[in-house]
Order: sequence, then C-alpha cells, then structure tokens
Amino acid sequence: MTDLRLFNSLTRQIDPFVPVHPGTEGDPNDPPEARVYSCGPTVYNYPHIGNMRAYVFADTLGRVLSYKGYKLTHVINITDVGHLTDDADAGEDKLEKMAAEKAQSIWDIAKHYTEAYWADVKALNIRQPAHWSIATDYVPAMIDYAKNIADKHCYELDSGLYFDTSTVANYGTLARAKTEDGEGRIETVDGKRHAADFAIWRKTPAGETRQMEWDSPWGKGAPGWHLECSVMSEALLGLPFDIHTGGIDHREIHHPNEIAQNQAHSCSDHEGARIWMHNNFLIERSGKMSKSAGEFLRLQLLIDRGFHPLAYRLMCLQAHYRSELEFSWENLAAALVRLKRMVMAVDRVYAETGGEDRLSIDDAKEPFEQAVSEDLNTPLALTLFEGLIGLTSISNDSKRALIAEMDAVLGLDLLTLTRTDLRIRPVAAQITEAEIEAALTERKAARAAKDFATSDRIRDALIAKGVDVMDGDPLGWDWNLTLS
RNA sequence: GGCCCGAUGGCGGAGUGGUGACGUAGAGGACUGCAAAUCCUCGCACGCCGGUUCGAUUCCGGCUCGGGCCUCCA
Repeated sequence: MTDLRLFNSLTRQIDPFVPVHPGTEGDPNDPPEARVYSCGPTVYNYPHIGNMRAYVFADTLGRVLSYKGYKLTHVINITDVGHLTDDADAGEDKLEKMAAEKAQSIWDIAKHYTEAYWADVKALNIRQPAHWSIATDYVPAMIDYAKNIADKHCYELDSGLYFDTSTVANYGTLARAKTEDGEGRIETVDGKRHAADFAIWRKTPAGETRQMEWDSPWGKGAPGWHLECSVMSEALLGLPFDIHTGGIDHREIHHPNEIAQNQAHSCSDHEGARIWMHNNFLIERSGKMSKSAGEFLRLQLLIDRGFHPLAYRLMCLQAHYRSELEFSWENLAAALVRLKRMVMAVDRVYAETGGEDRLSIDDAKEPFEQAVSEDLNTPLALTLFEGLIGLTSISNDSKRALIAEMDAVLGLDLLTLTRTDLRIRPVAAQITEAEIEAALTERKAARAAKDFATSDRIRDALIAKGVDVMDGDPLGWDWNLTLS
C-alpha cells in the first residue's frame, strides 16, 4: 500500500503521514488512528460556497484517511462567539452586530446560521465529524486554559488579556513571518508589547452589556478567537494530534496564534498538531468571494439555479485543494455534465455482468490510490476512476467493488445518485413538471401517428418554456441550462 | 510599505528536464422523421526576456500581469 503523504504548511513540503497513535500492528482492536481538527465557520451569516470548499477539502482528507485504514476522529468547531469586525481589538462583535441589525437574540442568530451551515454540509455529502465542538460550550474551559498560561505568557490591558508572542519559541514559523514588526497598515491596540500579540480575553467595555459575555478573572467579557481552537482541539483530541486544517488565510495569523497557545499550555515547543494543512480559496473574477453586499454565492443559490449540490463538490474535486479555484457558472455546468456522465457510466457497469480479471484488483486500483495518497490529488484520481470504469481487463464484479471503494473516497454518491436526481431544476421554471409530462404524452401520440407537425409544435412550445425534449433518452426531458 | 503565491487550449484544471492528463465547450460520425440526450472520433495551450542544459512549459534570474495575507475571514 502506498504511503500517505501530505503537504505540511509547517515545512512547506510534502511530508509522510506518521500517526501520533500508530496502534498495534495486526490487532484490529488497536488500529492506527488519525485525529484531525478543522477550523469551522463563524455563524454570523450564511456560508458561501468558498467557505464550503474548506469543508469539502477536510472531508476529502478524512475520507482518504479512512480509505488508508486509519480510524478517524474528526472535530469541526462552530464558532458561535462573535469576533471583532473593526480595526484592532476594540471593534464590534460580528454576532452582536448581526443581532442588532436583525433585532434578534444573538443565540437565535447563531442557531439559525449553524443550521444553515449543517444543511450545506449535508447537501455536499460531507461526512459527519465525530464532534461538532461548539465554542460557547467551552467557555469555562477556555477561562481555565487562560488562567493556566496567564502568568507566564500574558499581560493585561484595559481592553483585555493579551498573549505575549515573545514568550514562546519560534513564533510565526508557520506563517514565515519576520521577527521584526512590519509597518502594518492597521494601528494596533495601545500598550501591546508586540504587534503580533493577540487577545486571549476581550473585556466588555465599561458601561456596556453584551448578550454574550462571561465572568472571568479579567472581568466580564468574551474569549479571544484564537483561544477556542486550542482549547477544543486539546480537549477532544489531546496534544499532540495529527492534522489541523483550515483555509489558507489562517496560516498567517490564526494558526500561528494557536500554535503559540499550544506551546504555552503544553510547556513545550511542539506545535500541537504534527501537520497543518491549508486549502486555497475559491475565487470569482477578481479576488475572493465577498459576503459584504447583497446576494453572495451560497450553495442554495446554485440549487435555485437548478444545479445539484454535488456538482459543486465535483467542481472542487476537479482542482487540487492547494490551488486557487476559479468559480464560474460555465464550469459548474461542466461539472454537472461530468457528474451526470459518471453516474451513467457507473449504471452501465451495474447493468452488465461478466468480464474476466486479467489484471489483479490491486493493480487496477493502484494508480487511484497513489493519486489520493500523494497529497490528495483528486483531479488525477477522478480521471483514473473514469478510466477504471472503461477498463476491459477486469470483470464487472471487480469494477463494482472498486467503484464502491473509490466513491467512498470521492464522496460523490455515485451508487445512489440517479440521472433524475441530477436533472436541472431551476426554481424560476415557467412550467410545472406535470404540464411537461402532459405535453410529452400528447407529443408521443402525435409521433406514433407520424404527425410530425404536431409533435414539432409541442416540442417548440416546450423549448420556449425552457424544456429540452429528449426522445431517445429514458430521462425524457430536462430543463435547458441557461447560464447567466 | 512588508511577506507570500500564481500565470498551461474558448472556459476550468493536472502534470512533467525530452510524444503537454482530464473535464467541459467546439467540430465530425453513429443513433433520430428532424432534433435533443447518449455513445465514438478529433482540433485547440505551457505570459515575456535572458541563463543553465544536448534539450526547458518544467530549474535559475529579471520583467509584465494577476492574486493572497499583514484587521474577523475558508
């Protein structure tokens, strides 16, 4: 079996995956383990599809780890404590801000957007992690954690408790940050010893009350954002654990801060996780996706335009996770067509029997396994998977076994998805499915009577309503794919 | 201003020191009353200038353009 190798942002190279808990060889009760923590969403708004790329990536990593025989323990956190929106560390809290705008309880806001996120997770066939760690459940643990490191590593200012980044070894190695403070564009909080120092505890400003605040030795307030991930990952996975994932933006600030906290809390120079992995952004036109004004690219928008959500998953898989991926409707459409053809190809294998194995099943799957084992090369794995379906040197029984195994890695649901599921379904359709079926029945009769004038008239009418008629296809009809 | 990354066909996107995957779009064919869908086949690309090399898209340097981070952010 090919060894799993993963790109580690710590070393900036592809390193072999060596599990912290290797288990006992040959003992099924003590399998090798993989413990993974993924930075999850801040639930103050709907996730956009770029956010979701991070979870498709983390899910793919988890699926590959399972495929490679590791017992996976995956944690994804939900940040329901708000974070600062303004410059420095004195700004408004995102959740508080959204609550004020919508005149709703901050807790209701968090719940609403958490559920919206989970709906997207489900639609994208992202497996459930072992734990969804909710930040507000861990505030007492965060306070204990902060107390633990406060004396040696922190200092208090009027605005809160700050972490002194000079008290740990090699701060910022992950980010490849320079040791001197650069000439930043943003003014820092007065009194901070180093520009990179960050809040461990944010005090509620005097005279204000927030919906989300807790008592602490440093006064009423809320935990700093970086704290939660260190606390929850250590609590649920133990230090050190195997892999920490997140978006590439976390590589510069959030994860170096987490590492600093992990070092302080564990009294060691170890980063806390052996491998730190970062997915690149989904971009559209110029720059990363923005949630700021008006409508942004939510998964639901794709669904409303008629796309099956797994077409988006396939679109993600078609690019390497470390590359930027350009979003366009045209390419989403390309992914949908590819997914449809994959489903049909799999169906054909299931409809046929026979064939003989002139190639061993291990040899047949080796290229695929090598592709996913070499830093998750899903674009290549996809083409190898498609090649395998068309292979004539293995029996259909063997193919089915391999398809099931590989689909479990790709997470495309190829065994249960049908063409009807993938039929384009725009919410803005001008005609109902019942009306289409009725028209097609009429057209079928006309064709049987060789009344082609009538049958063509019916077809033209359907085309005008955005419906493609497909006589020689079991599907019968589909909506036109009109791209904006 | 500092740090970092990228530039491959119409679009997207792998990979490689020596015939440049794959998807989709496009073209041709099969099928069809004609189409559509499906299946088969085929064109089309390595930003610019130097250097190293027998040979560079791949390595090195410069340039141009684009992007990211430096403030919450996948």
